[in-house]
Amino acid sequence: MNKKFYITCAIPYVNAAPHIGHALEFVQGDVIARYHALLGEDTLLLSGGDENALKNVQAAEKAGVPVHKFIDDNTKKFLELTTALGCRFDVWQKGSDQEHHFVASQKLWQLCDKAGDIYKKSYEGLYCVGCETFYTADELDENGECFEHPGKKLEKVSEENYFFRLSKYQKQIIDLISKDKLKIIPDTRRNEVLSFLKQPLQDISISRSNARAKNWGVPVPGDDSQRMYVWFDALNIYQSGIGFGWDEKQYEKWWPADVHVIGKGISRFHAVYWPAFLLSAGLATPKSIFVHGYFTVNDQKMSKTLGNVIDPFELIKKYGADALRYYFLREIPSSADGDFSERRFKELYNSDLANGLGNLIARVAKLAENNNVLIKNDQSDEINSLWNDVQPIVESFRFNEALSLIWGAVTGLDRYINNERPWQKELSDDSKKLSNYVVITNAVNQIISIAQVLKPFLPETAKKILDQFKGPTIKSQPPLFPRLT
RNA sequence: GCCAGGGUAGCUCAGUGGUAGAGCAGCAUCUUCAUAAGGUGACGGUCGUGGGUCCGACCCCCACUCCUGGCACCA
Repeated sequence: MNKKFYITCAIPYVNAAPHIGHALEFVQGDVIARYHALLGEDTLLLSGGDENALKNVQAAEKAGVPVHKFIDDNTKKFLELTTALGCRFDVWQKGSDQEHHFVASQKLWQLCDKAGDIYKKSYEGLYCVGCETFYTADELDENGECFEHPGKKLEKVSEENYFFRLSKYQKQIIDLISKDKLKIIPDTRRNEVLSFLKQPLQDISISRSNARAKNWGVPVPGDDSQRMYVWFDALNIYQSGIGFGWDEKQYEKWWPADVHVIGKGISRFHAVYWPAFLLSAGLATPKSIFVHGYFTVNDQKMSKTLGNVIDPFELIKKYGADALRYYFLREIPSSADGDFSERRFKELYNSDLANGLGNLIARVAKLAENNNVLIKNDQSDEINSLWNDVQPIVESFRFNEALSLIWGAVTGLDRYINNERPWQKELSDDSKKLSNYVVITNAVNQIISIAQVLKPFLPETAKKILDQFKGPTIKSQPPLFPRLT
């Protein structure tokens, strides 16, 4: 049986349309998945919708649309984005899916309950009626009022909720992370989590009253008056999507996750809460968590109020999916924050895609055509030396370095062609003709190697190149990446 | 406020106790197979500020300053 590799991307809120931050994460997950698939592993890439948050209900009410419809409409946009980006998700698990996700989450709850880790306690907090949300003191303005509803006093409300004994698992989690059994990448995030774990953990509330949850979300088993707190069920999408609670055989095959790909804002939920729930339930913990950064736009934070939220669909329409993928993977350090600017995007597009890769393909194709080069390469996914060099870099998620290495090969091939000058036309000289032929054949083979390695990063482009150089004859074709002006 | 990481050529970044590196942009030059593309070369930095250790620091220590992130029941 093949080795398996299970990757997840974080489950986004579906209370608004996706932005480029989502796109970045989808692409990173997709690269990892495609890479492992190329290694011949059984690969599964999953994401889904965090649909049980109260915010979704509120957003739907604001839009005047039934919650289910609201969520389904937004989900559609997320799915369209994955397709437009050329990302191959195997599963998109909806949080509102009762048949699978509710069943799975109730099972997780029951396992934690059986372990004695769930108990009832009354919770007291400041409740804003306008927002229908609890706030902590530091989330309020100087008058102790919420920013959305100034002038409105918050109510002290107390409510019985279920709590989870997070404190019980502190030592085990520290052990998992410090021994890299749960590997957190990069180190800065790992250190952050470990330093957070130096303080005593408090138990967390994992349910809400029906009234407060507006009867939305996963019902707590055995208590009709409560719904699960979103993070308890949301993280469990990683399990419910692969059969937990409804197809044990499938679940056995895929769990535990090999990598959770997430944004830096939610590392604690994944590195602390999630392993705690799993330990309590007696289930395996994920093997690693890869944490990426956030986007700034022209060096400013992305925000709706600034109006600088970038729509990934527009960029794809304008420049193509692979161009956007290239920007994400090459320009954004894979585990740190990155900036997006259209100026920089065009710069990179022209220098690397149009002048670099695209032009190289065009010149070699034309040389091969002019010299009637015949290719008898079978183009199997053979291992080449470039692939060997790229492999360890991809496995540590340093996509920008991997691409930089591949572009070194592009430049190297340009240099080789310049030095050998295989366009010289002294065709009367047979030995010259032969040497041209050899040089061009070498170049074609090198291009095929480059295209093979590009498969996980720029799948559409890799395919186009491999098709063009499939042989036996090679024809010149329109540019892969027309130069931008 | 506390903790962590960072401030190196116009831009994105790499770097080591011993006279500063790459890519991109700009400039010059060679070449024409190619998307006015490709090759080569030069130009370009008092390596955040001020001290200290050392024969010698961008790399070690101290102070300051600016940026980013984390500091839980917020998703």
